Amino acid sequence: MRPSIKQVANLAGVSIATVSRLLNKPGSVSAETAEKIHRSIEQLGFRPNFTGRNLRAGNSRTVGVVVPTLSNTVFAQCLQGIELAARELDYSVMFTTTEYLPEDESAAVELLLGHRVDGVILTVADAGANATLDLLEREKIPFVLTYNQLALGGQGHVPPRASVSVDNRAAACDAVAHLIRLGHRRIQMLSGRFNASDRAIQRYYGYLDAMQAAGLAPLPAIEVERHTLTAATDYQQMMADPALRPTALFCSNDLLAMSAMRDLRALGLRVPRDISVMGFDGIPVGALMEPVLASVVQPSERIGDVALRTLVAAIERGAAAAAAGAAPVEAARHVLPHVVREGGSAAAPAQS
Amino acid sequence: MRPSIKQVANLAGVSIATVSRLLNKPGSVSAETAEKIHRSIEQLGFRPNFTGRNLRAGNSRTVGVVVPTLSNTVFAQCLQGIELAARELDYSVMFTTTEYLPEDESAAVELLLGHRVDGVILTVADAGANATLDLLEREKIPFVLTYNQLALGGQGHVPPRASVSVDNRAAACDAVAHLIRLGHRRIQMLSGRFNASDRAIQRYYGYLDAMQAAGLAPLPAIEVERHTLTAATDYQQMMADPALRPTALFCSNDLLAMSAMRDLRALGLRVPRDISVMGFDGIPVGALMEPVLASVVQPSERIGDVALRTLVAAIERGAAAAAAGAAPVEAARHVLPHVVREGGSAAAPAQS
DNA sequence: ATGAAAGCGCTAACAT
DNA sequence: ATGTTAGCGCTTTCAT
Repeated sequence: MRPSIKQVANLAGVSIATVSRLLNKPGSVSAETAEKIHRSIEQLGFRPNFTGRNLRAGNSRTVGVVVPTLSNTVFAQCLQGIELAARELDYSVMFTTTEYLPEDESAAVELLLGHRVDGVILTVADAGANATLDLLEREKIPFVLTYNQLALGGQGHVPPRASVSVDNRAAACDAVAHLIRLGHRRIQMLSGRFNASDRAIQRYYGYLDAMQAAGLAPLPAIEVERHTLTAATDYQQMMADPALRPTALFCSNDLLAMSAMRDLRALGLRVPRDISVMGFDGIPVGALMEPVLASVVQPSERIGDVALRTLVAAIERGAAAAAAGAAPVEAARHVLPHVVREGGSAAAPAQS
Repeated sequence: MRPSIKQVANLAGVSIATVSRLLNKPGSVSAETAEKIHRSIEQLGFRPNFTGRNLRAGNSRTVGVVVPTLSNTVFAQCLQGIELAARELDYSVMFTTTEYLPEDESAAVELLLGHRVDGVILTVADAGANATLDLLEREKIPFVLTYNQLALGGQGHVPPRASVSVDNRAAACDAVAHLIRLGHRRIQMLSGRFNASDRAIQRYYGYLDAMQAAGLAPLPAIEVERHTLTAATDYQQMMADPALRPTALFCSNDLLAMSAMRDLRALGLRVPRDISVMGFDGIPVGALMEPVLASVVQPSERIGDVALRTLVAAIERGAAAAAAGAAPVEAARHVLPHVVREGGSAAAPAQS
C-alpha cells in the first residue's frame, strides 16, 4: 500500500490533521512543524490520494467527456481543446466514446456518473429528445453539449440546456450560397445519417435556405453510411449519368467530402472541372490538399475550450448555490462564428 | 447529496451489507430481499459510488493515458483504440496531453497517480533516459509505452519496459528502400525535432540503413518545427536550387509530408513529377488525396488496443502477485507489423 | 498551533 | 441469509 497521510503524520510525529492542514492551507502550520512534515513527505514519497479527498469533499474535480468517435478529427480537436482548458483550470478529464450509438450514450454517462464526475461535456446523436440528457438533468449534473444545437423553444417546456456550437444552419447556408455565387444551380447535398447527427439535419435546412433564397430547386439529401459512398447506389447512378449529375456537391462533413472526391476521381470525374465539392468542418488537412477543400470552418478546438470553461463555471456556480441555498440554473447557448474557406475544390461550373 | 447505499438499506429495511452483497454477488441474497432492495434502488435512483468503492478496494479500474497531442491523427486513433478496448474490459480512461513538453509529462503522470489510476499508457519524447518512467517504476505502477521503442539492452541496467510500436527503424528503412527501388538516389529526410521524438531518430537510422544498403550517400536530416517548413531556410534553399534538390523526400510523419507537398506546390514543383514524397504513419486521409500519399502505415488504433490489453494484463497480474506474495514483473515488447503503402506521391524520378 | 474524532460510501471479515 | 463493525485516506469541526 502506498503511504497515506497517516504514515506521514507518524513519521513527523504530528497528527494527521496537521498534515492535512499543511497540504490545504500551509499558513496555519508553524514553520518548524511544516519543515518536519515536508521532510516526511519527501522521505516517504507521499502523494495525496484524490480518492479519499473526493469521497470526503463530494466532488472530484473531474469532468466527463462523451464524443461519437475520435476517428473524426473534429472531435479529436474538440477533446484537445477541452483537455488544455481543463489542465489550466486544474480539472481532470475522463473520456468516452459512443461510436454514434445512442444506447452507448447512456451507458457512457452512467459510467461517468458512477465515477462522480462534477460535470459532463457531450455530443449526442440527437439533442432534441434524448434520454441521456434527461438523466443528466434529473441527476442535476451540469453538462454542456458540443456541436449539438438546441432548437429554441420547441413545443412544451424545453429545459434550458447549455451548448457550444456554430450556427449549423446558417453555416451550411453560407456554404451553399458560396456555391450558388460561383454559378452552380444544381447542387446536391451528401450527408451522414440524419438519425446519427442532428447537426446534419440542421445543415440540410441550411442547404434548403440557400437554395430557396436563390430560387433554386432543392434536391433531397442523399444520406450515406459513414464515409462509404460505394454502397450508395442511387448516388453512384446519379454521378455516372451526365444528365442527372449535379454541378456541385455539398457534403455535411469534410471526411465525407474527401471520400466523395476520391470516388469521383475513380469515376473519371475531375474536381472542380467536372464537379465542385464543398465540405463542412474545415479540418486542417483539407487546407493541405490540392485542390484545397472548400469548406465551412468551425473552430473545433475552441468549441472544446469554451465548453469546458462553461462547464466549470456551471459546476462552481452550482457548488456556490448549494452552499448558499439557492440553485439558479442558467444555460448558456454559445454560438461561435464560422468561416467559409474558399478552396480550389469549389469553382465555377463548366459552361454547358 | 446523492443517495448512498445507506439510504437504500434504510428504505428497504435491511443492512447496508446486504445491499452491498446484492450489488456484488447477487446470488447470496434471498429473492424477496433482492426484490425489496431493487425497488428501493429504483425509487431512490441509487447509483454505486465508485469513489467509495475505490477507496476501499485500493484500485480504481481506471487507466491514465498521456499522449503528446490530439492534433496528430495518429494519437487520436491510438486513444480511440485504447478507449474501445478499455470499455470492453470495463475500465475507464483518464486522459492527458503534454504538447510535446517533457516537463508536462511528469506533471501529467503526477496528476494521474494522484487519482490512483491502476496503470498508465504513454508516449514520451524520449523513452531512453526519462524521469517520468523512472517515477512510474519507483511507484510500481504498471505502464505501457506506445510508439516509443526501447533500445534493447543499453549500457548499465536497462529495466524491462513494456511497449507497443512498430519497428520504426525497419519501417523507415522499408519506406526508403521503396524510394530507392523506384530509382531515387538523392533522397532527403525531413523530420520532426529529434529531441521531441525518439521515433524520429529511429526513423532516421532506418533511412541511413536503406541508403547504406544501396550504396548511396545519406544526407543529414533536416529537422523542422512541427509542420512549419517555411521557417526552415536551409530547406527552402535546397528546394529552390535544382542542383541541390533531392529527387525524393522522406518525411518522418504524414502531416509533415502533406505540409511539404503543399510547400512544394507553392514553389511551383509538382509531385511526383518534379519530386517524390513519402510519409510515415499512414493516416487515413492520406489515402483520400490525389496523388495518394505514399507512406508506411502503422496500425495506430491497434497499437492503442494492444497497449490497453497489455496494461490490463499487467495490472491484474500485479494484483494477483500482490495477493500471492511474489511480484514478477515481465515487460512485453510488442512490435506490430507495418505496411508500405505505395502511392502516387512517390514515383520514378524524371530522367535528367 | 495542534490534536481527537466523526464521517464521506463502500466492502469484507466476522458474527449470528 | 443477514447484521455489525472496522477501516480505506482524507477534511473538518470542535476542543485544547
